[in-house]
Amino acid sequence: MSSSFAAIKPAIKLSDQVASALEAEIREGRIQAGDKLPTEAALAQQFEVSRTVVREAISRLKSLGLVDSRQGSGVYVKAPGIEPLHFDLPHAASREAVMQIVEVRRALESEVAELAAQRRSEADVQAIRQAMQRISDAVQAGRDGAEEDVEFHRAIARAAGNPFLISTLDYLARFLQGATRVTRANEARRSDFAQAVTQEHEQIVRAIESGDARGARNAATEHMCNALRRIEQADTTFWAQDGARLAQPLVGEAPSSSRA
Amino acid sequence: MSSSFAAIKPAIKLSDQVASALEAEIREGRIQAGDKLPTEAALAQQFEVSRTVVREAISRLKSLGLVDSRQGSGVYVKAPGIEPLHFDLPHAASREAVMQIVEVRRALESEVAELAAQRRSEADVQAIRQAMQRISDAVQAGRDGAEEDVEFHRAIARAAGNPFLISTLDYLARFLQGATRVTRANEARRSDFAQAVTQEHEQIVRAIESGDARGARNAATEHMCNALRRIEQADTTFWAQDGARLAQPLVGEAPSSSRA
DNA sequence: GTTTTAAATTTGTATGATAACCATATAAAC
DNA sequence: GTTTATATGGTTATCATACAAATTTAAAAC
Repeated sequence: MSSSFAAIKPAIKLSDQVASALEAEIREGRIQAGDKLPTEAALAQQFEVSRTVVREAISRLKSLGLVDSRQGSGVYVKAPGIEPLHFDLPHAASREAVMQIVEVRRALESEVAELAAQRRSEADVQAIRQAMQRISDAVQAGRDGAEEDVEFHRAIARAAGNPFLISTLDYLARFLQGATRVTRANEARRSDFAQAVTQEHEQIVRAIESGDARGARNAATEHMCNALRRIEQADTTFWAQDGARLAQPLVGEAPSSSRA
Repeated sequence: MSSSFAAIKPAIKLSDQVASALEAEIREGRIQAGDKLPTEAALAQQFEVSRTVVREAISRLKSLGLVDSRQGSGVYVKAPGIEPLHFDLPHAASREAVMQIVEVRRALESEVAELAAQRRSEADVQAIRQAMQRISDAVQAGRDGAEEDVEFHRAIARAAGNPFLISTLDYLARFLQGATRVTRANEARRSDFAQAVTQEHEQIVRAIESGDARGARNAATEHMCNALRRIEQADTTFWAQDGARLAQPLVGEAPSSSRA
């Protein structure tokens, strides 16, 4: 491993090139929604490739939801849907990014707590209490209770009665999975930390139970602010410098067997 | 269109079936990450289809990010990445759903305002002021200023210095595009409404300028609560009953030419 | 003008062949 | 013994052709 050469070109596949070209045509609006793009035969001739690669390219566009093919008729470009939200992993795994994502979560958890206090049913409260119990059960059993923690917050989110809050928080949780595991591991070694977390949870739940919307919001906000602080103070060996990756075993890419 | 028959079988294509089968194998964990799945020839024999459809199916899985093929070696399943967040349109366009999405937005805009007040630079403030000016310019010009309104809020989000807040809010904005257009159209007819909105904006900006984090949060929260109220009171003819679709021309699917 | 029928067009599937690439084993060179 | 060259079989990528199935278009029949 003397002078570390850059990996050689993966020899961009023809189907990818064709797919990219067509995708550009669509995204730049040169082929409008509803339009029929040229027949596979015509495309094959234009791009000077076989119909096979044209078909693979179109198959790609279909998966991307850009076009729709109808046998016997042609391939038509669909109206652009709303593209899903995704934080790109390379950036999302740095320490700074995790803190920023927690900021997003803080906003949502605060809202959730407030709404939960306003809308909770008896069953909701029961489920939240149960989830809290499961956390301490897990801790008693010697585990870190990370999954149970997630489930606890999810129970509160359900009580808020807003499915979009739930799914957005679920999405964020994926990125924070590694961080929560670290902080909870810390708490496992410091009983005073664990106790503080339990107390914060208790405060949130009590406010929700009593219908104290403002109190629930404040408790949740403080809980998340403390979480931010706990992440900051977490085992620094876990965090490398800025560009470091987090939770490799969880979100890493496939093992690139051969390529050095 | 007498008794509205159910649409006839779309004649599920073979490649789709094979793709679904393989996708299930992967998602259910029967083929683990890093494993190599059988060769195209073997799969073709197992499924009793041609290699063509197997290749199309695999092409699908590649687009979905589930597998990766290496020429000369085989097709390997990738470690599952974090699946992107997407609100499903059918539900997300009802009146109730829009209100719920505004709740999500309310939480984020409040956070954004608070952070912006803490972190804004001189350039940020200038950009926000400029965006605000553009709104009134648009109104003066007789337009509804919906795009400018979005840009205004985006300028504030930039000042908060959290890219994840920005992208999440951008995502939400797509779903609220229709609603904002309606409310702003209302404001165009009622100058007192428009004035109220302008005043709310002014209040947010002033708090951000003076670094009043709490004031900025409160102003933003109130702005969003008022927005909720304005949507509720918006032209009811625009909203049909629960399952009604919103903003059809903006997010509708492709014109399904033939199918009745 | 409307319906029926036929033909042409286009995507979906099948099949076989070739090229490019990979993994591994074996032999040769040093 | 280590490295390099070569051989071999397996796998994906691409090509070419053919046929089936669905749609569209046009002609024909009434």
